Amino acid sequence: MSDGAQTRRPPQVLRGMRDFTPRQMLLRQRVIDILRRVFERYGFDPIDTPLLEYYEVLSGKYGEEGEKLLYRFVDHGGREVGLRYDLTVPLARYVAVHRSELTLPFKRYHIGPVFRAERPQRGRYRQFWQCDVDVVGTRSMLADAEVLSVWIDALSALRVPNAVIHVNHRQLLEALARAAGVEPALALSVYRAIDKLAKIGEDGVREELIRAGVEPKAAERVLELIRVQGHPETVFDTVRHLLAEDAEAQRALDELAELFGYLAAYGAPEGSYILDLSLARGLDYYTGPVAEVIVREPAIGSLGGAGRYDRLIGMFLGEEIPATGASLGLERLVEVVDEYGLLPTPETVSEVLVVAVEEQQRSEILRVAQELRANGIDAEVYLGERVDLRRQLQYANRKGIPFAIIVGPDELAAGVVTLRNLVTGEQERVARHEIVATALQRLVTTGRRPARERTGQE
RNA sequence: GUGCCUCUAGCUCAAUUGGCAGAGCGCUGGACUGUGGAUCCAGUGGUUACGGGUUCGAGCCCCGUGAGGCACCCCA
Repeated sequence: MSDGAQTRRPPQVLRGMRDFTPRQMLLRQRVIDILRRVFERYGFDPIDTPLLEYYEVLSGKYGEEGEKLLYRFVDHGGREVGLRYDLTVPLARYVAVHRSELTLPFKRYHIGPVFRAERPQRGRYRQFWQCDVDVVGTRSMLADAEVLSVWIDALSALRVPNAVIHVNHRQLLEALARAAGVEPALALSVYRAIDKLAKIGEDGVREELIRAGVEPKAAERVLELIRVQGHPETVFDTVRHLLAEDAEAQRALDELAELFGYLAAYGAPEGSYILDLSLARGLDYYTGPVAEVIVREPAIGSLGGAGRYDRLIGMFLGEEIPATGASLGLERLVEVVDEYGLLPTPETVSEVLVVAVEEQQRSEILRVAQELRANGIDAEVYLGERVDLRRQLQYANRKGIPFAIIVGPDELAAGVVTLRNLVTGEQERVARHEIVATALQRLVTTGRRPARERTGQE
């Protein structure tokens, strides 16, 4: 191994992948925790699936562009495998495998890492986490409305401001392509062009449409349609009228009207969602309503994508099972939460450091620490070699531990301990048998802990 | 996958036309043998991302690789 050192690369992480510090992990876990509680409040149950799937399971589901981003390799047994690209296709495969055990409609949530071989940018990584809720086995627009309602509750629980859900319908997009008078093969470039409306403006879209082979007259008609944006109520009539002779489009509009009706009944605030005919969504498997949740600041764009995919599960099963779901990108959520300090998070889990002044108090601090732990307080003792009060307090300070419990000869003799608040520097003597109750109280009154019961994994 | 920009101490950044690689913060020790975070004093800091080339001489110029950023593509 010694000669390996000569050619050894600097210890770096792979492009687009990263390590997380304790502080970052605590924030990520906090966000995940909040999402999980919202998901469970609606009755979604957790599942997990392997990171690796047979390549064939993933292949052909994401369109030409997506296919190129699949991590693909051959394992030691000669199998063609791929890293999962999202959590939706693995769900479809899961449903096919567990079909007989499932009670439909099946509601599950799934939080975990996915992989895309993209060129990284801010808020865009090669390994990132998705947080999905899906409903399998119903065509009801109630399901589509519910997953969007979950989104709204989740974003509100995370205190994300100004997130807007843009909603469109795959059939409406296709109607747009028909209105543009292009053959199906060209439809994709039409979707691509209109999806850029917000970015390049009407003139830019017109240019792209014409370059894609759309007649100028037809391009105008398309522009007229996607120009109509805003609150569903104000938009529906116009679009209905403009696409009056397209039966498919009318059906799609009926579905969206139903969806928006349920969404309002779910209590979704005005302005939290809009009908946006320019929203495209590239994934091949979408068949019905599609949505994207967009935030303007910070400029990371989409926080998540959603949509109905009634034919995906059928690709793994003889039987066709309709489904719909919504996905949030953990990294992008964390980016927003972090940028605005929406969820203040401690730098360490430790709530108390129990310190000994001298060697003689060592066993006593271990007893105190165990007592705190037994009562649900996250406590630690300093594990360094030397018993050195200064060093121990310095350790607590650097780690951001908010309290120290000091035990010295005086305390031991008097049957007390010293409880020191390391943020304010105040300290008090507390009877040894009251330390747990007092520490709990101080943790609450200083705001380190919420007043209510602790939440989380416990 | 394409194009452009960036990479100097643990961190943030300096370094004249190519001419001895620096500062602040941090870190270590002390002032302070039962008190961290403040202050003062001293000390510690580098294969200039990695590999090669040009040159008497490269942090600086050239090529390759890696990573980060921006735009495109696409998306969470």
